[in-house]
Amino acid sequence: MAQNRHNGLPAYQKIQRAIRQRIETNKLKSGDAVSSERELARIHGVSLMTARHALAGLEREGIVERRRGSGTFVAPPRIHFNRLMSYTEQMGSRGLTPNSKIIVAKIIGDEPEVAARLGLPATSRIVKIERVRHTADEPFALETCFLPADEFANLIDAPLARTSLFATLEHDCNVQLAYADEEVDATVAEGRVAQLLNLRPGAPLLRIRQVIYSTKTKPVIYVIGFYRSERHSLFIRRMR
Amino acid sequence: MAQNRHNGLPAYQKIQRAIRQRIETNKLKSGDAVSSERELARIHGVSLMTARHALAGLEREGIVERRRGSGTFVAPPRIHFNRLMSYTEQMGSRGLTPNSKIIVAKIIGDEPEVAARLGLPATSRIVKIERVRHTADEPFALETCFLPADEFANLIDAPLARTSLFATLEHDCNVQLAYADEEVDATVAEGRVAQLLNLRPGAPLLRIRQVIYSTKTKPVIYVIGFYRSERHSLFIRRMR
DNA sequence: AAGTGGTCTAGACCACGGC
DNA sequence: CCGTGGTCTAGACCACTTC
Repeated sequence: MAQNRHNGLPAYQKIQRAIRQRIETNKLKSGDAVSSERELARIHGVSLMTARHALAGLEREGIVERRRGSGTFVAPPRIHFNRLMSYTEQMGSRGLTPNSKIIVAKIIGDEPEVAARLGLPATSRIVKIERVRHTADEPFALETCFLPADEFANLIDAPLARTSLFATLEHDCNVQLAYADEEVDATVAEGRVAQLLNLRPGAPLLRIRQVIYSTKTKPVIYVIGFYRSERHSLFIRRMR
Repeated sequence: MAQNRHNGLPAYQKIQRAIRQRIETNKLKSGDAVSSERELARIHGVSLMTARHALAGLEREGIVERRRGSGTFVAPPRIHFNRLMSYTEQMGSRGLTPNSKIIVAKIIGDEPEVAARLGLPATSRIVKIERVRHTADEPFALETCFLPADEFANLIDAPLARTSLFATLEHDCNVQLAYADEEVDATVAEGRVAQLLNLRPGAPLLRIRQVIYSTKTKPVIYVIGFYRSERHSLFIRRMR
């Protein structure tokens, strides 16, 4: 019997979706027992191996925990470490309202080093968006994003003071962001950067340069950020 | 038929071990095709599902890649991002010889903030080891480690100028390190730190404070490190 | 067309946990 | 003891890739 003659989704995925849904709608809470393999097999009219496959997949995702001899249980909510998040998302997850001021939004064509980071020819046209990030009227970061103008020229008119660049890319430009490689070092505030961040020259700044890749392993954004050290620190979890 | 009556290891793990071995001994290189499910089933005298299970496990570990309709192939060598590594290990992985000078190695008892980070009572006795890290005679980092003296008092006599603290802990003290939470920010060199790192006051420094946990989710080491910014930057990969 | 991985069945025995 | 997950069988059909 074909698994997807009925509606186009494998049986094990239908089972997973059903369980995920029960968790998302709080019918199942962290620590609760999920139906056993045998129950699921009976309920969904599949064989034991198929029910197993469904649970194994959910376990790999960290959604459930399986304990031999005991059962399958909803895993405690995951703590997200080292997740690629936009400023908007980070602030949102702390219950703060993000705030940005656009300093520059234009197309440039003479930044060979930036072009190289994006994997483009040296004189490529590039969208440059420079924003000062605020919380409660105090500036705390200066972020400059660069994107290939060929694909994203329309971004210079996007309402980025209010909406997230990530959200705009993922929803309006049909780009799925996958991961970012960051290079972090320390520097001191000088000149224009000091002025925009309202800092005295010589104040320590965290500098983060990141290349953000799409799911197609293609560089999409290059960001240089300067973060006021007394207002911002970076958290990382490293695994052995 | 019992899977482990023969020798105590499930069949799928034996298959995995066999494949891993062929990769480690370079009989199979990156990109090479691994025996197909059907071949493995025949060779090892198991059913198709069991061979499948073996390959699925190796795929989850990132050791092989499976391509429908095409076959199973040895995955490209993994790049380790965000791995908890000691200075010695980091230098070694770049083909450099590590070099340290011990500045302080003693037991202290009046560092309530450090004690708190280690999850200890405020006046606990704590091992303090301060080291300057060199490469080619140029100092580039000052690292201060703190460990509970109850368990690790013997470390003050360990030959840490030459051997790795991680290695000593894992081999001699029977402690398995699991992960670390790091807090990164920027600061400037001052006073004693500037002097030890041979920097002018006001030079930017990367400061990394990390709590390293054992596999028992117990804090084992608290480290404060100052890194010369022009000699060191931090790489992180963030996933979406 | 031949071969590969992906899904699935309808059973089986084992090892473990809790009662 | 009974229910749980862990391993396993000997097949099957499908979707896909390669030739």
